[in-house]
Amino acid sequence: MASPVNLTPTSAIVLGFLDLVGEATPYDLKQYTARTVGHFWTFQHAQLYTETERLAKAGLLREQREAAGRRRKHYSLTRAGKQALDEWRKRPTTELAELRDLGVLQLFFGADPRSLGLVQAEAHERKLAEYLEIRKRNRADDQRGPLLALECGIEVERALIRFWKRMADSGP
Amino acid sequence: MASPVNLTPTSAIVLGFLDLVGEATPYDLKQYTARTVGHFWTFQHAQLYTETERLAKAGLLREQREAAGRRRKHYSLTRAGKQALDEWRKRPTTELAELRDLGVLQLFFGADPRSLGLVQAEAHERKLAEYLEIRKRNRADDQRGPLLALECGIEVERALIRFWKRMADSGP
DNA sequence: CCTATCATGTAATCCGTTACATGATTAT
DNA sequence: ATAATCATGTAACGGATTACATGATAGG
Repeated sequence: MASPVNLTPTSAIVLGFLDLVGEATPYDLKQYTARTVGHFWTFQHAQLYTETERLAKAGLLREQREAAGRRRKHYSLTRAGKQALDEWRKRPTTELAELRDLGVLQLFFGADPRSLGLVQAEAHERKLAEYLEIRKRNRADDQRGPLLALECGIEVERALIRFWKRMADSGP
Repeated sequence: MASPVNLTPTSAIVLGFLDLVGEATPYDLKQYTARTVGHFWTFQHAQLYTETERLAKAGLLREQREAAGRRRKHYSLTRAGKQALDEWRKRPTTELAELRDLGVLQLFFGADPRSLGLVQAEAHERKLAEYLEIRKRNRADDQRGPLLALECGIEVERALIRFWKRMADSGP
């Protein structure tokens, strides 16, 4: 009944949110992620449909489809799902993030640092502003994890702004 | 004859290197990338085989297979390939890098900041050391782009080290 | 009421990874 | 010579993106 599955980061995101909110439709998940992890880990909404289905098939999610009306699919963690999540959470990754920055790639292959620096610095400033805004709205009863992730984002954005500004100001 | 393709970042990497070195086998490309862009943008060697084939089919690369012996495939840019690369290079991305950091994701979903911080800080320190080493070996006639990309990597690693150290030292 | 936008889902395609496989070289 | 490792390549699979499509809701 439960076919084996390997947990991709996307899987963890789905499991993680279902753990937080108890039950959700793929569309709900899309909303949650867009406002949170979506800042540093995006995907198309379609993926949330396929991913939930995949995890359900693997026995990690329970699926209940509305009998009438929109016939939405509601998902929640099974015991196996909760366990898989806990294990994933417990094993700290040594894996490093890859920068995978298109801008840096362009720079690497000879794009003009100044024009690139200009647009990148500006884009990152906007992102930083967004983060700071989110942090300001934060309330005492918020989860700790998301806040910490936000701090990371802020730190990295600041580094990138410094870098791209240097590029923008560099001599010809 | 030249079927259309869309240029993924991987494509740009292949085109970019072929532009630098003139001609290469997929295996050569693997070597080049591993020591350079590979630091912030990795892929399996198999992908360089499929990607070169794909680009050749699209008319962006010329493919010459050795007639005898190992029958290696040698690739070089066609005029169309060179042009595609130039255009890619000329249009500065406004697209932002996504962090896509597994560690941050774990943090987000409630992993223990201290244990995670420990291993992550250490891993990033190693990476930074590697970068600094590379920078030290740099010679006057090196390309500019790769150096600048390296600077970016250094800046970001430093930010991440600061962040993860804070996590490691945080109270329970 | 009609249109635009939001909500919800499926299907097809494509890129990237994993797995497999074999031909050369080097080291012992 | 033989084993081990490097070099080179293909095939299969799976996950992610793109495209498509339709049902609801809200704004005019």
